[in-house]
Amino acid sequence: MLDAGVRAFARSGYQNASMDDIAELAGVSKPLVYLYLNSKDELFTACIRREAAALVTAIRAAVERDAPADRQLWSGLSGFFAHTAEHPDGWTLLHVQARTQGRSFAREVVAMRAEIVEFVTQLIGAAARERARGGARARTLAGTEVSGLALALVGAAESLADWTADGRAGGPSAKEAAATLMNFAWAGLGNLLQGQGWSPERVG
Amino acid sequence: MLDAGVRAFARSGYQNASMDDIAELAGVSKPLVYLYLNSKDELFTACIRREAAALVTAIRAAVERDAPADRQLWSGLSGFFAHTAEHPDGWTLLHVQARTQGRSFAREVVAMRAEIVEFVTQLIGAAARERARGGARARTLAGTEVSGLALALVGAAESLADWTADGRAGGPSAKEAAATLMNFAWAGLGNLLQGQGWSPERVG
Amino acid sequence: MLDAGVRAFARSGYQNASMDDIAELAGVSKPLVYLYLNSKDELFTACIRREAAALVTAIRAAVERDAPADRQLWSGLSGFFAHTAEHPDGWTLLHVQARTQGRSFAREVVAMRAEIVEFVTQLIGAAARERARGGARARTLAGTEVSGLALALVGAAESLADWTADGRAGGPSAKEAAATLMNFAWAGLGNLLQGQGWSPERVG
Amino acid sequence: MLDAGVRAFARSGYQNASMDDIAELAGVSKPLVYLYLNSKDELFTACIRREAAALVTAIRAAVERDAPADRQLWSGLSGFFAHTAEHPDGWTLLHVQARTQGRSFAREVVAMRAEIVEFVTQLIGAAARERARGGARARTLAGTEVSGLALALVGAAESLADWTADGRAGGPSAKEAAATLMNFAWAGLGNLLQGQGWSPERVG
DNA sequence: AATGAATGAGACTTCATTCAT
DNA sequence: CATGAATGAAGTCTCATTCAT
Repeated sequence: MLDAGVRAFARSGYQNASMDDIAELAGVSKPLVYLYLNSKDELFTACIRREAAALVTAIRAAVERDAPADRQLWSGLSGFFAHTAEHPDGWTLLHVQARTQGRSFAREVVAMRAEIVEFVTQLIGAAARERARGGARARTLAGTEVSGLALALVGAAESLADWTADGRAGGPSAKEAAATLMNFAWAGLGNLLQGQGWSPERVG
Repeated sequence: MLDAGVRAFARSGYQNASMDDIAELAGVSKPLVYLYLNSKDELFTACIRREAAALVTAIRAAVERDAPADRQLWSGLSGFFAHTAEHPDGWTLLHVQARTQGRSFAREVVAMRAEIVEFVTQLIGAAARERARGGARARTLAGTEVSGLALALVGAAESLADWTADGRAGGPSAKEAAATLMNFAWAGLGNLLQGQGWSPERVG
Repeated sequence: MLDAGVRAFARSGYQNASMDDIAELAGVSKPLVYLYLNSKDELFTACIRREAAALVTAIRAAVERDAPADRQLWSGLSGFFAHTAEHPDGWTLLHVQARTQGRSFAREVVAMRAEIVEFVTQLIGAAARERARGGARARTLAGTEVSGLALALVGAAESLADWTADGRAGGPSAKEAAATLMNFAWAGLGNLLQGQGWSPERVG
Repeated sequence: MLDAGVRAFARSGYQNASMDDIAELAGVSKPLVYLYLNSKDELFTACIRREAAALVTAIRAAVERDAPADRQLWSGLSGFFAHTAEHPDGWTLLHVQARTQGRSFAREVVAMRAEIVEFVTQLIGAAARERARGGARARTLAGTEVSGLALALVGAAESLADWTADGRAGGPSAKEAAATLMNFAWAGLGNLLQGQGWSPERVG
């Protein structure tokens, strides 16, 4: 029954999806929806929570826990893209719909996103340590810098996820998207750790 | 009068912002709003168009046209972050609110975004040519690959923009954000063009 | 099971008392309620009837049948006040709730009330006869006059019953209330029968 | 527009009168009702307040201020019966419908009733003083006793008002009803003040 | 030109009521 | 027999939208 909610909310938005529509889509009557989930608010919240949990679970399951940091990141990204591609409505619900409807809903998603950002942040830290252990000199990154990088990475992933989940055929596979993103991000991180970051003065 | 619309829509969302609110916020009467902008739909569209145009204009003005590709990208990003930080409501309208309402609204934003992605894509192409001209061997990137990179970059920028525009004091300045993103992205692009991209097999 | 109905209806009113509440209060399941009493209407009616019958029975039992008219009236009133004080929910049901819900319910109560008014009317008649038999000259009262007196007496009793049944400690006992009412009413009746009634012209 | 509310509420009760009905009865559309009176609750409250104020005003205007106490009471009662007879719906609203809905409604009516009871109480006190001034020995009545008498008198009046306001032709005129009630009540009060009240022991 | 006043359509929510077990 | 599960119908309230002034 939440399936119907997710689908309806993802496609029409919170307001435009009427409880009638959802009930009909679920093949039950409206009062039944109210019996199980007490209001539109709670229904929406339940949908968000379920999809957020499913996404986080999928990512967790995909991460190769004891691998090097980059491999962990890559596997996590692959899991992320695979999940969003398989559940485009869930992804739309989280990424697009939940953010527009007042703080109380957005909070749920923000919490989930923070969890992911935190995970990425720790991977970046782990990468720095690995590099140091390998004998390379590694600059210590400031907290803001790391947060920024993690946020940028997550944002890039979300952007690509919109693409892969778009349903239109042209998009890349989950592994391709993950590889593109690693290409995009990992080298820059390495350079940064070596103190060779890009700067406006040293252009070219 | 559009100002009121932008503000109300950005803060409350399309549905929750009532025409009464907007008229009051604008200091005029409701029928006047209807006289100039014929419906809530058109008002919203007009708001989106204005903000989209303003953002694109700001970016265009910021780009240092005849500089090397990376410098162009950096200046454009700086302009982008500066604008979104100065117009957080406009940014919220475009990035958060406009995407949820049925396609007719989303189209406007999608078009603007496509324009920006296209610009970034061409910069990446220009970078490849510069590198080739400089004598370095440069692998030719596939179209999908370039699109993916551009999309990732734009997504990352959007994610950082949410951060800088958040209003909370802690965020970085526009130039810092732009630099972070260049650090993040440009080295990876360079490696990629040299054929040294990251791949799952060659980890570490 | 009617107990639950009486309680719920008296406290929440007909509409606000839901069948769920009543079933739960009675400790049975809702369909069982429908098995015995076919609808909310019939349940309400049954409650009213039971309480009305109980009240009338209590009054009947209290009346000292062969005593003089005033003593009969007094004992009846005492029984009335005692019963309403002991069954405040029943009294509320009859006096407050049943009258607000459409004619069909009110009729039940009206019928009961008419019965009581009729009883009082006859007592007044009996008092007149007693007085005549005692040798006093007794004016014959018109029908309307008697009806009015009986109605006034019953109304006064109801008003006092609300007071004694109020649950708040300060109220008088049943016997006190009955005595107050007799004081209030009986002397006036006596004067009236002697043709010495109050009239606007003969003030003071 | 309140007229429609009063009528609908008086005839159908608070719950059974739908806002649609009221709007139609008032000859306007439903949203207009909500524009002026914000909710069904407030509409009901407004109706009650208006009718209560009208009733109190009518009684105040009818009382002959400087007359002896009995004359004052009689004129007030006449005004009361005249008003309720002329505004039967208002009377029903106050007396029947307003008492059932959760305390917030009832409070309004209780307050009005308390005001009237207080007025009657003072008249009884005034009568005692007049009698004393006239040289007659007058027993002092206890507070509870006076309250009970006043309450009984008001209850009797209400009961008669239901009769005169009933619409059915047979009822008495306002002045007749007032006279009946004075007959009923005043002599009893006089006896009581002389210490000759009725008591169960001194029957006959 | 500008507005106060008004409405049609539709959304969420609640119950009395009934089957299938 | 007794019930858990389900629904049809109805009610309150809101808001984009339009006349008459």
